[in-house]
Amino acid sequence: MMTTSVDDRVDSLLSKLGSRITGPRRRVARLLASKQGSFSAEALNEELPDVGRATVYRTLKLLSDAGVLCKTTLPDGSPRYSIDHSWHHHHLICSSCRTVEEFRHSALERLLCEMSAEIPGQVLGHRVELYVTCMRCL
Amino acid sequence: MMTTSVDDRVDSLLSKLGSRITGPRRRVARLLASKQGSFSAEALNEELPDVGRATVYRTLKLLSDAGVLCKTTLPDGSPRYSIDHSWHHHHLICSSCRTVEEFRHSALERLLCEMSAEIPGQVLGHRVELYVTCMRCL
DNA sequence: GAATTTATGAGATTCCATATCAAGTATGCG
DNA sequence: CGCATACTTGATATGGAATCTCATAAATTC
Repeated sequence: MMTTSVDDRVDSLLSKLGSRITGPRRRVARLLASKQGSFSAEALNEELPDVGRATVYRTLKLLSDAGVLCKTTLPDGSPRYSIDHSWHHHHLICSSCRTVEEFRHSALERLLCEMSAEIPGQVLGHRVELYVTCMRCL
Repeated sequence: MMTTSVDDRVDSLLSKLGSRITGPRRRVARLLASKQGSFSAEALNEELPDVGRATVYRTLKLLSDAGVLCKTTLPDGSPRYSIDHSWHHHHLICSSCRTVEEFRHSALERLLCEMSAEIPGQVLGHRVELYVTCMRCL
């Protein structure tokens, strides 16, 4: 079967998390694995009519907490998920189609790190978003 | 009366916007004028029991659109408002008490501006958030 | 394979925000 | 001023997203 390797990875991940390996979770994970960009929880839910909404949301949270997914919030507050590529990154958000893409920029990181010293209080992390009109929308 | 100057400013602002000067709007604006940091719409609504929820939200939107208020979204998606000081700024968000404060950093702006050239698509704007534990929470 | 623990999902519920619409009121004009 | 008109208000209904409930189902353990 073509999805064996995905299932295997999901299984070992779930085991590591101390969570049970279940059909619904596999179905969610399989769909996630096929995703390229960002997506909303509700969109995912609609693509999985045979999995309950609660389970979809629970699995999303499970995987976000596990660091497999990256949860972002659009300027209007609506959440988006994407596969977390684990290296630190920021987001390009298209104001037109609301697609989220990643970017990295070492000079930016360096500066933000330097800035931490000047900020009152203890800096825990940061987030940078660039609002763009993406190539496709142009 | 002590609030006369605030009322005057509110009146001229509303006139400029082509909106009517009404009691409820003044009450919202007066409360806003007394605010220091950031606040949620619902908190504001609770502080104004004699103004309808709809009106509070409508006025908040009116003033945000007018640029008097600045609407931000916390990482978890909940919206916060604060007086817009009109110069470009970013936010320090305390992960503990969820208070939002402003900061400015010219070197950061310069770098972000330079970065725009390297980004695919057309850059419209940006947002930077630093997550901190604020002095008060430390 | 029986016991135990965890997961599921339909439906109810919560929360925040907006829409509805009749009643109220600011503003313009005569 | 006082009326007509258009805008505003707010109690309530509605909307949409996400979570909670809890009886049932499934996965692990032994």
